[in-house]
Amino acid sequence: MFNYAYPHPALTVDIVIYTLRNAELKLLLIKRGGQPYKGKWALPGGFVQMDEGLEEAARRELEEETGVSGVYLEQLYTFGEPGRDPRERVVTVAWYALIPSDQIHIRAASDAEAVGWFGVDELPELAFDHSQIVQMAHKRLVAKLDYSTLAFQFMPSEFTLTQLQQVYETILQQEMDKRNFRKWVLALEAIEETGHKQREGQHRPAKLYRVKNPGRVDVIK
Amino acid sequence: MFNYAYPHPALTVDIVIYTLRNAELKLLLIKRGGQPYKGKWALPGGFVQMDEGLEEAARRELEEETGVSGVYLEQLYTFGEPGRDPRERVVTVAWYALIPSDQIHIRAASDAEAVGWFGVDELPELAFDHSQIVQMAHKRLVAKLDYSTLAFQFMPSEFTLTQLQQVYETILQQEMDKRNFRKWVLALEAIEETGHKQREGQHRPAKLYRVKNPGRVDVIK
DNA sequence: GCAAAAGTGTTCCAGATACACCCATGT
DNA sequence: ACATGGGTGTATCTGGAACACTTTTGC
Repeated sequence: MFNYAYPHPALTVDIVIYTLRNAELKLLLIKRGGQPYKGKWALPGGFVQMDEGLEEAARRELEEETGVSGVYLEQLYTFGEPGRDPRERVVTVAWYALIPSDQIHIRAASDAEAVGWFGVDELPELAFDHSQIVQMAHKRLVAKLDYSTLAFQFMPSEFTLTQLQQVYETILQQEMDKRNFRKWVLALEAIEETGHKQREGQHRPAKLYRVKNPGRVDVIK
Repeated sequence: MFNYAYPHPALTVDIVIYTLRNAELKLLLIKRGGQPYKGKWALPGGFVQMDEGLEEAARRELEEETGVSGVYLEQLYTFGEPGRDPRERVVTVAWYALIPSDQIHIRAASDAEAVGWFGVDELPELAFDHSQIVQMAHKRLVAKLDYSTLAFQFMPSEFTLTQLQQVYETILQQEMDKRNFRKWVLALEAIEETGHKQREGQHRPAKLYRVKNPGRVDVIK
């Protein structure tokens, strides 16, 4: 038992984990095994331990659910309306993470619940206020694509310009002109040729590029 | 006494309260009366009550310290490193607020501690990790001035274009061209003439403007 | 009539947009 | 040789930046 002179809320982290697959933006959900919202899908998350920082807690949960570490993770917003959890007062610090398309080898759920990737336009009904969290994450993601190099966080270590363009087109839901896109993205000077080429299909091989500073997200314009 | 099966952190809100005075960006600090950091300056804030939302808690603290309500308030970031408060684990949801220059009539401190406005370039040493919070708030403020109509939140109900320009110049710390500024700000179509004029000093009176949607902050460009 | 801030237009430059054909490869 | 996606250049438009003089008022 832990005693306090004043009441304390419980504190959790929840994570919107994005990846791109089959030219679709997807996020990871977990089927709840217990009450409340039993059987509903929810964002991965959990309680913050007393000896770990908030980002640390988010990275721990991220790794528990996906096995990945070292990916892009950003604090989104903190939700704490009384009543958002029917059991007790729970405040959650929400984060979002971007996983490169070549790092998806999710361990089939640590907690033995069902885990699944859902296209952002085909989400099931979510537990708690999680659809509000997802909505805010999506808004942030779209906004940041426009004024930062965030999109590069989705790329594998080597990629073609066409693949990069598809990332933008998928998330922003609009087609772009190939020549203008290439001029723009190369002018950023944030990627460079690797010297390798990708040979596939009966057509000209594509030059492969890499991100110059893989960890880094810069503001542009 | 309140008992929990698992340990819970304490939860607070802290607020960076900005205003403009004498063409200087200032924020409100409170001198701590008790330990820890006794005698140091700190951001206004306090514990979140169990029956109030996070924004509600922030607005309550804001009103307790300044007497103002209905001003712009935005969640900034949540800080929760273990050890940021030496007494117990405290997680704080940080906010920032903008107070129009005509609404500053701070009640001389509710909690009987000293309260004061400090220019952002003349801040004293701060308690806890509050200088980190202030730094982040300032970065957000400057960034948002560029891509939103946030600056209008500092304006009184009627103002001249010169006054508005001074707000931008003060916060961004750079001079602007009068003609370009006016063209730009009028093209936003977010302010309109009131029909009144401000007469003062031995020169031509200035047209007065008002914000069309006083509560609203829009993304621009 | 003079001091002081208000108000106003044009030119120039850079970055974004629109747009169509040739290239390298596999079958 | 043909099908497939890779790769490239130019003209135009638009929004931002630079820049100086006239107007209205109080004293």
